[in-house]
Amino acid sequence: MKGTKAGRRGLGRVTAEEVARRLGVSQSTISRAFSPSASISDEMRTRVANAAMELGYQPNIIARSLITRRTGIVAIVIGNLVDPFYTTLLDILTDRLQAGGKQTLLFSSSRAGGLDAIMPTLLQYQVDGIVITSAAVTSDMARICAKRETPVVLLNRNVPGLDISAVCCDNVQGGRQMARHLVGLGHKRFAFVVGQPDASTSLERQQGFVSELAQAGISSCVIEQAGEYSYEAGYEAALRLAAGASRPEAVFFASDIMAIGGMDAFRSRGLSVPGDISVVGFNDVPLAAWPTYALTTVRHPWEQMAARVVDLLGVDAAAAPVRKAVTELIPGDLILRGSTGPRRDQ
Amino acid sequence: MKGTKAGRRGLGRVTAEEVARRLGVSQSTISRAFSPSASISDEMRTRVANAAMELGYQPNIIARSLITRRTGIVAIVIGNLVDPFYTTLLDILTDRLQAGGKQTLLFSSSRAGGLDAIMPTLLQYQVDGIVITSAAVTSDMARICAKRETPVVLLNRNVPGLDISAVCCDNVQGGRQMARHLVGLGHKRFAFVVGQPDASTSLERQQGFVSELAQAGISSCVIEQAGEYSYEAGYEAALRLAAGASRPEAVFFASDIMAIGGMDAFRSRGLSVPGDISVVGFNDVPLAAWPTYALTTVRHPWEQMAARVVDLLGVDAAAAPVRKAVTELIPGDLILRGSTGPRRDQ
DNA sequence: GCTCATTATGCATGCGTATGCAAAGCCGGA
DNA sequence: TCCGGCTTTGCATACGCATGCATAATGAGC
Repeated sequence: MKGTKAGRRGLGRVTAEEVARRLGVSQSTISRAFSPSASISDEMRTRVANAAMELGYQPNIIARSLITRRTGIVAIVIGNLVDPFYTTLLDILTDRLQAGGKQTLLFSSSRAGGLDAIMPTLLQYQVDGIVITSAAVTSDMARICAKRETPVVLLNRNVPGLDISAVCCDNVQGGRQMARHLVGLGHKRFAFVVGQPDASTSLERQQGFVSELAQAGISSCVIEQAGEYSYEAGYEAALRLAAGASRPEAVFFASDIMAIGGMDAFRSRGLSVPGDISVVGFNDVPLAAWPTYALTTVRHPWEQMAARVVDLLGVDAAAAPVRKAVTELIPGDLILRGSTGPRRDQ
Repeated sequence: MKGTKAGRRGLGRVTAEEVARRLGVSQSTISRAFSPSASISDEMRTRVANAAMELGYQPNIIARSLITRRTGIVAIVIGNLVDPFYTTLLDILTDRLQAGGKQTLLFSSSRAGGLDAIMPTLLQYQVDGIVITSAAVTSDMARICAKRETPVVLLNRNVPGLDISAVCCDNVQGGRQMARHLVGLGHKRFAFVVGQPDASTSLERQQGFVSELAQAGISSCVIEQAGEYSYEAGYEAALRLAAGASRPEAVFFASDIMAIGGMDAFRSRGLSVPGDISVVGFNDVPLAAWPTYALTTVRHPWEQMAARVVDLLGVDAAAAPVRKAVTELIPGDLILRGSTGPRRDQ
């Protein structure tokens, strides 16, 4: 009689069935005791709660989700866990989801072959929603997700062609703000350092920056390719700029981490920031506020963006998930610190 | 006839049943086609694969795990996502798990009431294993997990009283190495900056450091409390040390991020590092290698530690999960950079 | 051509829970 | 006292898949 129906077979998992037997009631009652909206008397609810406590019973969410079709899991696909921009985003987003009773299934897309390799496994887990902070989304993916009615939200990415919601900082406006600030300081020679050349974020910031410069009568701006959003790439790009024939007076790096690498590079060449050269970035990661860097930057409205993402996912069970794709553009704030200064007369 | 058995009811999920009907075979066959070890002909396997592709079928892991009792999910409880130490750990661990076909369910313990609040939800998800990088583990938790046979591994924490496996850098040895290095440089006046006062990591590093100093004939070492592992806390602690009556010549911060805050603080007071004061940390986070800091530190054997954690979890389905609690102590490497230098004659 | 071993497939059931429906109990109003 | 409504509970079933067992099909050996 090894493990007939009763005998606590496989592992030490306690089931609703066992609690029910202990109390002489049906399994349904146990289930209802754990469902806030179910019809059950208060007395029974507490009796079940006590018995569950004694036996160490906890509802099995996996089994539950088979019926309810909701796992309570949201997948977050993140570019990399080295850039503080992404980790800050992850931190805030996870916190918000956790507060809403959702859990975070984490996928790193930098390793392991990008989104194409990840997407299938991710869907196998029947996640309630997907947040993508990076990597290339194809129309195929969009279609598959739409068919399954799994909400997808792009965070900090904007792919206009696709029918996918996106939450994004207003990069163009941020670029403009930067241009106005630097022009106001009297600078004449500018450079923009591109992150990933195909990233919409980098392109938009550049576009805003360059067009606002033009509006101020400055028609030329050196465009330097860094290749990726990293400290090292920013460092190298800055070295090239410093060694160039006509060194710029103000450099706008497409992201904070690159800007910080750039500052270190300029300083390593004996240049003073902001004395000899003004440096600005984008994101306002925690690092940017450190006194060594005191980086002037555009602050990502982190909390607001995370809140919108959660909204668009339809995380609050009641609300119907948003059907139509929506693109939210949230303006960032210009944060003035010590890395920018007035043009030095030469 | 709204959604009788056949009619693609609820959502666009394709089930094995539908694939089976399409091919005129049984649902079992579909199931077997997706199980590498099952008995099924090669021809059928490819036929099923093709049909699945056409219909967009993917096995539902949630349903599968109800039977197999394995979700393929590992929970990672992490202290905070701001300290680069934790994010680096998370990065490497997630990568390793992903490579082994496991997914990462992320929990941040700094918010939302610590481990006690997290543990129940975490177990409800029937995770295959738990990695805890922080927070206080109680014996209650250990007992519950043991009963469910859910493997738990502490990473970078050591709680000797409990029957839980742990993977940890050899902090005592690391502290000793640091002491030898700094004594070798001729320094006489030392300080140690404590992170979280109750963290075993901080205590052990301190112990190794102080005892080795003693062995070298140096019986006194200023112990400064920072309160937490953060840039700001390190910064403040350094300011206090700089303002003290007898300023130390060499300061060992319990973690890199604190050491970096400390360097910035010393420099803000006009002190040169390492000219006036040598600074060392622990962990070797990416930041530590930046030229601005060039921090001498003890390198955490990240990859090796992650590998051991995965081993101890018994992630490779075949191997029986390790029963007896094991504590792995992995030695770290002393990384010499520019933040330490010989004692300046005074 | 027959038997036996081997492989491939179908059938039935169960994993742990949620939920529609029916039945039972309870209370107040007449 | 009786009846209609409301609340609370049990029963049965379904969620999507894996798997033991039985059965059909195939091939080898004589």
